[in-house]
Amino acid sequence: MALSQSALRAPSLPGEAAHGTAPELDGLVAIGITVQATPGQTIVLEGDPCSHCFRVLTGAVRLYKGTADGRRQLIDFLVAGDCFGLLGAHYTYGVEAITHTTLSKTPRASLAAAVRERPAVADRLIELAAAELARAHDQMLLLGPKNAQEKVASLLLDLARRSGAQGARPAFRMPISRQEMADHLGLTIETVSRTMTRFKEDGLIALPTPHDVVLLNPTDLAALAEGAA
Amino acid sequence: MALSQSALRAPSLPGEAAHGTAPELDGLVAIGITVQATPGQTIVLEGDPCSHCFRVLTGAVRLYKGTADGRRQLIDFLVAGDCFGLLGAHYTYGVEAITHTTLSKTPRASLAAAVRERPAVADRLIELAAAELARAHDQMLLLGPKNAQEKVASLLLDLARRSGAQGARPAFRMPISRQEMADHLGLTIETVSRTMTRFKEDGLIALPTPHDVVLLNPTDLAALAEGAA
DNA sequence: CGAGAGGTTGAGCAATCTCAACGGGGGTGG
DNA sequence: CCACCCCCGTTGAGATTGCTCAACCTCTCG
Repeated sequence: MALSQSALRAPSLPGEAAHGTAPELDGLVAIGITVQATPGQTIVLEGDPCSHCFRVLTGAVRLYKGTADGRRQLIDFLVAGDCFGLLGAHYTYGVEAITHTTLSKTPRASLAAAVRERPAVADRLIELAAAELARAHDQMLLLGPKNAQEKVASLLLDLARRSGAQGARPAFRMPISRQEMADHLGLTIETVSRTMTRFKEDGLIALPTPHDVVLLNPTDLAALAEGAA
Repeated sequence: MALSQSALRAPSLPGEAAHGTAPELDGLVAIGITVQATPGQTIVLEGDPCSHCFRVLTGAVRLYKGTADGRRQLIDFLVAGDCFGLLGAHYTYGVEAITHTTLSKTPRASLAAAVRERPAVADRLIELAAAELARAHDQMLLLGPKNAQEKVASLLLDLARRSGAQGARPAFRMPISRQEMADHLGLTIETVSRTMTRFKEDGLIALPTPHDVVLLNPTDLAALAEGAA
């Protein structure tokens, strides 16, 4: 079957739409080999033939696409349990490790065999691809009509949610650099930094260190993310 | 199976990645009823329960998501042969007719039955969902790091390609208004208009009427779309 | 012929980017 | 152990892009 590339988010992330578990995909990890990647290391290049599919076991990776003049757009972040390279003849985006990362690497031929033998695997692929698509559409809504404050507020709330932080003042460790935030939001690093400072001055967040964030007022931040002046 | 919503592009569009034909989905048209929509008419609302899937038979529709403050982002345009509402418990975006449109409307239960009975249908769904995902990622690249000229140039080239216009100076009829161009690109209508005028002055395009476009220099336009100064 | 919608153009302004300098923390080498 | 260096983040000033508000034009439709 002619699958196109797709990176699939694991069902276990807090705050994501309920997916159920994915036992159908777990077997693939056993088939594959385990590989390591150091921070910043390229795992696959945009446009390379898609010979293997991957599942993130520990750590985090980023998906990105580049423009001709060197700028780039981060498509998504994947954490433990997420997959990429499941579909498509070529990788439609590059993948780099953010932290030290372990991945399971499985030949695409093995995945294709699993799809043929077990219809439940195909069901999971459709389901996860659709969830990925919904994420992509949300990201478009973020990139298109939103201004810098709305973008940064949205990202902080998303990261807090995905980190599992709870309570009236959720605190979490920022997994990505300012540069990565900027690439993800379609902004420059300076604008991200200024916006973070502004939020701090306005009492919306606290920054014990540049990578430790506390949402002091998630309600107002959410209103800001939605475009409330 | 718990499918998520997805709008699927038809395989017959010129310039798209080769998909092969989709006989597996054709049967669904026979099952469903044919409905009409007038320009501007809402076909489904964002968030409504996804009770039916649709296939565009003639005309064109737009997919959009709205923000809390009334702005909106156009996700995609669908033309004859494209499907939406195939996946998901709810529509994750609204759909409106652009032109007078004919659609085939099929209960989701019928689609689910077809998936169970014919694995080839599931293959098609995965394949088309993945193609849709690739389009979404391209759109992110368009919205994030690109400036107004790059955005408009990219859109003109995409529309020309999808309209099937050929030759050294492809000509086509713009299927959407300036407002829709703006919503799609994350710009204002004035900026779109000015950029079109600038392209005309620079000899890159001709505009016999505001809705008839001739690409006088597709090569330079493509270079502009990719970020060449 | 009048009205309205869609498109174009202009002027001023605000947001963001660019270019540049500065500061702090962590790692390395003396 | 300490000094140095480098990377990352922050801050500042000025340039630029795209937005806002407003007027005008053109085509279509009644």
